[in-house]
Amino acid sequence: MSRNYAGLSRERIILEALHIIAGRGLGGLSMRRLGDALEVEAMAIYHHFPLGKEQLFNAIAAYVASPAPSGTVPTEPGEEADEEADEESGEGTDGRVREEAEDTRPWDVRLTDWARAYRARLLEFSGALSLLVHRAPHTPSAEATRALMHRALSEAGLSGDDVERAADAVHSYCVGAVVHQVRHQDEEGAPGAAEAEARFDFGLRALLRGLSPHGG
Amino acid sequence: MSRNYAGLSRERIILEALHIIAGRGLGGLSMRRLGDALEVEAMAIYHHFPLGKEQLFNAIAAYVASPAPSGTVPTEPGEEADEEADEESGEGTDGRVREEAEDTRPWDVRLTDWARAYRARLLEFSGALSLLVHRAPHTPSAEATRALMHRALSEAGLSGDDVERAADAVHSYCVGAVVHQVRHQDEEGAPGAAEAEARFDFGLRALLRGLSPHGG
DNA sequence: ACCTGAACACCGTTCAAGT
DNA sequence: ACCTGAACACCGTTCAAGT
Repeated sequence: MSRNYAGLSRERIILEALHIIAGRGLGGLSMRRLGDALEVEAMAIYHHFPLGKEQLFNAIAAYVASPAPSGTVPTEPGEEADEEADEESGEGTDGRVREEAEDTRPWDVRLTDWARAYRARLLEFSGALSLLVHRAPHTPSAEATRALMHRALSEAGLSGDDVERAADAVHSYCVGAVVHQVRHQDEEGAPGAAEAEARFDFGLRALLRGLSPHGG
Repeated sequence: MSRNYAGLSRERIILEALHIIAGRGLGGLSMRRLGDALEVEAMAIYHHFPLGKEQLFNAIAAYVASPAPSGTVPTEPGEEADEEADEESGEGTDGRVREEAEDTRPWDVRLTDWARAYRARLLEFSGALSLLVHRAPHTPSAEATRALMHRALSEAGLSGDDVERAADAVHSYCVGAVVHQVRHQDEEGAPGAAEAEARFDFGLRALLRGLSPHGG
């Protein structure tokens, strides 16, 4: 079959892996199967992920946890960052997230917006959800989330340690809600997508109300 | 080596599996390694879990998710229940959990108590946490939790669909908080055990306050 | 009923080699 | 730089056999 210029890239590999995971579950993802899907020998993957499957898992986790513009593959934290630039869509190479138009909506609206988007992202890649249990990828979007949370919760009237505690609570609730939904989704009396979303909003509203010092 | 009366049992297998998971992670658990630890050929395990590793995983998940008295191994839901009795400590064979002394403390205290115990259990077996993402074991203790939640939240003033929604929110928060802690526990500025517990309580208090119709 | 031992298909990964 | 192909150690599981 001669030489195969498959045009492999980290992104193509991650996307294909996610596709396999969606279809056959996390346990159904093998390097050999992934190679087949990419029309490449399994060993070719190791050129892009030299540390093997574990590194691929980290990359998948970072991708899933980053509600970044589609097509953007975050770099992992745990490895040498001595590669060439690799920037694809010029989304800020100065280390800071590009300044966007100031969001002037109330803090709870901004937080609710973020929470819904985060939930949607996790739900979209729910097959890879368990990868996130032992991995907290250190992505730019994670940093942006931190900032957003901090601003919103300060605005809500929190200060000192309470800000970070509240941010943790919101974060915890979001991933917990998705885990809870995924856990029970194949059961008899499992709620449909609409009701699941309503429950998410209900709990989120309650949490934000309880978090706010002046009673919501 | 002649005959080996290893005295294998589902419980011994589960406990040993949990031990391996604690030491080497979920990926480090193999049937062969588990067999070694039990001083038995790996294939012997299949006599107690005929459906293989997947069934073992289900059993582990059920064990972890059930804050039952130590030594009680719940039976799985997805398989034929035609085995002989197997009851070990007579904790109610009539299908109902044994009636305990009525807990007369306020609803939020009862809920907080439950949440802390649940959190502690998940934290104790955090290596197996990802097994719970796609598994919701249908154990007696899960049923008991449902009842406890329902009573407490009704007492809090909730009614109708809100009761179940609130119960979901509390449940979600608990597993989410543990996942969040486990995810970040190997990071630089990770909070210690005491601070992690304080954060958990902080978020839980806020959630319960926000859930309660009359403002906590 | 409970456990062994050999066998099979599949897996992750290494390493030397091709272009 | 990018991919192949053979090889190695390990894996889950089946199946016939032992007691």
